[in-house]
Amino acid sequence: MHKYSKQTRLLLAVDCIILGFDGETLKILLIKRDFQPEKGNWSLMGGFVQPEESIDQAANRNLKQLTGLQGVYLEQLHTFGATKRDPIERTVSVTYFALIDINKYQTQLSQDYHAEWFPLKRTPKLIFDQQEMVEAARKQIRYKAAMHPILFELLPTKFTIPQLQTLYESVFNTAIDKRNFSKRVLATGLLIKLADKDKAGSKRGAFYYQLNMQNYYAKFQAIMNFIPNPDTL
Amino acid sequence: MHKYSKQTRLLLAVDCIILGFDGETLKILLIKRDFQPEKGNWSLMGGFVQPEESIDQAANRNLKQLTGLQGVYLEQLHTFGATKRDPIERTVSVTYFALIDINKYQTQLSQDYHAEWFPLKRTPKLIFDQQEMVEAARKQIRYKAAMHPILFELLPTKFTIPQLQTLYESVFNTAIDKRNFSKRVLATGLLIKLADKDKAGSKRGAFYYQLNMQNYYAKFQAIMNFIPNPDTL
DNA sequence: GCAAAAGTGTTAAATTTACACCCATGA
DNA sequence: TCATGGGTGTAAATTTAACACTTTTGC
Repeated sequence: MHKYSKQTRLLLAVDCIILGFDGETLKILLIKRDFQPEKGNWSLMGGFVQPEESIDQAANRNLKQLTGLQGVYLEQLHTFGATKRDPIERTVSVTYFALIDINKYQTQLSQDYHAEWFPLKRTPKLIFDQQEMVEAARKQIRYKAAMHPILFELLPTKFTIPQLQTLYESVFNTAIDKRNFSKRVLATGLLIKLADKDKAGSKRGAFYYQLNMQNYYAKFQAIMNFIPNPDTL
Repeated sequence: MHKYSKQTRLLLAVDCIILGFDGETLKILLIKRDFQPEKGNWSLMGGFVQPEESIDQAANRNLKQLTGLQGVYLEQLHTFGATKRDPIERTVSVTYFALIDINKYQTQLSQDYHAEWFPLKRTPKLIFDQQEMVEAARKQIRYKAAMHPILFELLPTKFTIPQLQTLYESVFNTAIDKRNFSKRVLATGLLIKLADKDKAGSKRGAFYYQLNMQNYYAKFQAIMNFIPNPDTL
């Protein structure tokens, strides 16, 4: 017995929803599609799964191709399998969402793809059912970040508490009291205070912190309340 | 342009992790696989995705084939895509997990598959990477049930609070104070008290409740604390 | 010296936990 | 009558929410 001979085989693709944070706004990295159909339109980075790679590998490969980054936060999101989602030929797409430090993103690598960052809230029209994919990612990042410390993946190694707060406020589209926020965050034991300050944001400067990686990995799966009233998920 | 001509096509399957509750234990429905490879071994219900059906439809079809049930809680879980997970031929599998009222499950339908319920905690050895799939489902049901009222899907239309509590205790493998539990559950506004009692569990009998469907759908996405200390997820 | 952002502490309110007794009934 | 599971309330502890002033420093 060598094959499941009577079964139909399908195209399988991965699509990556790549999110970054520029200090103000949560952004998504899109490319200009360079082949038909929908050539020239904005699209997620993605491509077909190759015969000798797993789907996780395919997602990582695509992410690296576009951003030059490896080892970043990448999580399988959902698989889209409507029969007509690709008008050319039936293609099932496994979506992944990636959180990257936007500063590490290397422009030159992406020149080939004409990639651009867009505010997640003002994403241009996307091809096929990709709008739906982005919507799923938006929900998932909120859902997960309300309970797990994933948003640190969007920041550089050194970051300040005001930066972190802006990030949370941007993801949840809400204002958070800074006194309560810093208490809450510091109480997790996830942060290590550094000696130097970031003077970019203010004259006085804000202390840098970095993640306590030990605690970070240990507590990653634990449920933490980072958001006051996480009802609007 | 008619096809993505240079790409390789793959087999795509769905596998269903079907969970039920018999009043004591959380159980999983497995079948005896009736074709090679691994013929005669325990397996999840599943099958190949057909060309004219979506993957959601494929999952629903499989679920109906085995249980006779339609319209039950069915949620896409994860897609497994390692290259060698099926030794015969590369097959990517999209897993779904289903929660059903075990009483509605129709035995005669499943005779063809030699289906059997097993305690989720004592699942027999499964084929391929299905052990991993079941593990993912176990995690997901806890994760989701800690915050969303999905466990009602496992109960009949009429159920008692002690039954509900046993279910939660069984899923989370923990003892819950019955006073606090009933307060918590009743506070959600999800339950309607009925006039009659279930006399099966005790001499005194316990009042039946049913879901307030209006509130159930409205609050389904909201985050609720059903479990005292949801740390062990 | 002043504008602009950083940093910090207390009090009230709400939520969560712990805990024990009476009730109804079939055997 | 008694054994079994059903049903309920209160007080303490914890957690969360609300809120305002001082510090630093570049201009």
